[in-house]
Amino acid sequence: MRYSTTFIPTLKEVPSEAQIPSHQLMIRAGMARSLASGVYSFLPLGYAVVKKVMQILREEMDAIGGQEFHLPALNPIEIWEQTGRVAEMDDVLFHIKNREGLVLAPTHEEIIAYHARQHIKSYKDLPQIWYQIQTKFRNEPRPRSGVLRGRQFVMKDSYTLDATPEGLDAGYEKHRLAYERIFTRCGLNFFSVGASSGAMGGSGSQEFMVESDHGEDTCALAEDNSYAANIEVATSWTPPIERVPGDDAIEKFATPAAKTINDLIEKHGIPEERCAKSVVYIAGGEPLLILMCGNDELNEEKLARALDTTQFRPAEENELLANTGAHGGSIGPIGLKNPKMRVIADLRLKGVNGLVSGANEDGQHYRNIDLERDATIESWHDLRVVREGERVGGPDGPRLRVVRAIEIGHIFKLGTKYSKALNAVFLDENGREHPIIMGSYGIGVERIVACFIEQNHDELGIRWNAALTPYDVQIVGMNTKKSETVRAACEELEAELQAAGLKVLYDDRPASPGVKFKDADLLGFPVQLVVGDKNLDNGQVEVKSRKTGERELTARENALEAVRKLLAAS
RNA sequence: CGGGGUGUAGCGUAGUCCGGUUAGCGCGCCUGCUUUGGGAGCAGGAAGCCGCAGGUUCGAAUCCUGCCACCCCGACCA
Repeated sequence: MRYSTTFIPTLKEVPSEAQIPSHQLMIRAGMARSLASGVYSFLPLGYAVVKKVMQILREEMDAIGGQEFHLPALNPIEIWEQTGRVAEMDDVLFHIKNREGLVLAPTHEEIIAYHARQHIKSYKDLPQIWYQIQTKFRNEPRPRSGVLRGRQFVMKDSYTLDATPEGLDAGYEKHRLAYERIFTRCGLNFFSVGASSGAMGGSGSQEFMVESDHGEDTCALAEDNSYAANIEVATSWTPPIERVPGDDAIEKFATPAAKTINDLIEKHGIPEERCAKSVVYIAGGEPLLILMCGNDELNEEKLARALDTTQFRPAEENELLANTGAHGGSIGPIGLKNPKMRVIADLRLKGVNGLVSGANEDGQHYRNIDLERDATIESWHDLRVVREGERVGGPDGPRLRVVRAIEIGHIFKLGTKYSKALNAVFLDENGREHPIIMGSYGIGVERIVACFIEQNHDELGIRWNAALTPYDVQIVGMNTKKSETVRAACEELEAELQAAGLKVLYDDRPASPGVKFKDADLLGFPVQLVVGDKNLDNGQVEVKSRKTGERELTARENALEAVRKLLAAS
């Protein structure tokens, strides 16, 4: 391909709307343009990369027995109503306005279950692995970071249909391994974490993550990589809190200026682990007191699992006062104004005495609290958010790092939520009817592209690897306007490299060398082949690795070999 | 949805507080000449409903009202 005939609109300056490197570079390198908030047009160069990712996805999905579908984005709303997801997804689901009864599909569990119901009748029809690479629509409240969170995006989604839980486990494992191969082939530095299934439902799930300050998720990683989990489910080892000797009765004392745990520590000399922090929520319409140790932060995802509902929220100031008798800062488990108030506590506090907590009277706290003796704790749960530096497994375990991350893939053991709702059933060997057991697996295609750029760029531009690069090599012709020698050599090399199966972009523009070099570095194909009169006089051309920045002269007849070598090393 | 910010030529921006030339600059674009190993030089040129609508005023990019769009933080996120 000749550069002079392509549409690769590069930009020298950073567009003001782009804040993160991948977004800036996708715009600057002429890969994509924004059309509306969260909606991007992919230009030829960007789409070439997307197609390479899709090819890898297809190869690996086919390799585990996946069968490719192409399901519609326009869906009848009835099907979505049957699974309850019209209400569940609420505003995220796009509704068609001028044709009643249609929505834009944000994912395809429903449609898969619908077709399974039509034709999967027997255990003999199972298992199945169905997948597609297709555009999804989600009315995200806040699109951000370029293509990382869009309202329209391409997803590889696949679904396993099984007769038994063991079958689901096998299909899930196949996907887990396929995903590792996919991300490895793409050249991503990634890790996988145990995750919360969230509103998708189901029993098990894992996320594939790329560490990035621009990620929307937070993960806890052991320093030796022996443990990795989404912060929503992450646990850590904390030193046990010893019981203090004696059996002193609780005692009220004045704490006029203590509003926070830090106030108790600093103004009253109480050790952090002897403070029981009270957090009040309204769960299912009823007030709930949650006790946390010291400054531990309540993890709402863990709370949701403990309560088996997401229907809760922090109490407001007037609700605090009405139920406890005090304002925030003086609340505790003893002497609550509302005697029916439920109290749960974090596991760290189990069996601990000598605690200080609010007396439900402004400016007053109790000391010498023994939760087992003095309070009624309905249940104990792990409810805390783990912190950077805590250990995993025990006092000698590896320390945790807490990092931001971008989710590039997610695998779920769905179970029968959708098959039950849509009556997708099969008959077993004994003629008995069962709902099909489903798994659901997703990869964000544009996110792979953006994450790759996040991990592979420098101040000059992108640094593609051989797997994802839109072109293998860029021929940079020096003074192609005047020098017929250079032009002829470039054209010969272009033909030679193309004949060898390489994808070549020949920069034949009559521009100055600086412009061509800068564009070549910005586009970032793995190899640059620089052709100029000076070196041609010696029968030589220059090859440059975008990855290392190293250049070397090579005999013109060895150019193909030199390019291949650098490409392989990219 | 809450908070913050920004809308001026394809891109980046000055001017806006304090109303008053023909709305300025850099990049890019077009023409010509020169130049060609790291974003060249000279000369000439095209391109702006100053986000939209209304209002105030002799006069509005600038002041007022409403709306829209985009970005950031938060909420949300299969």
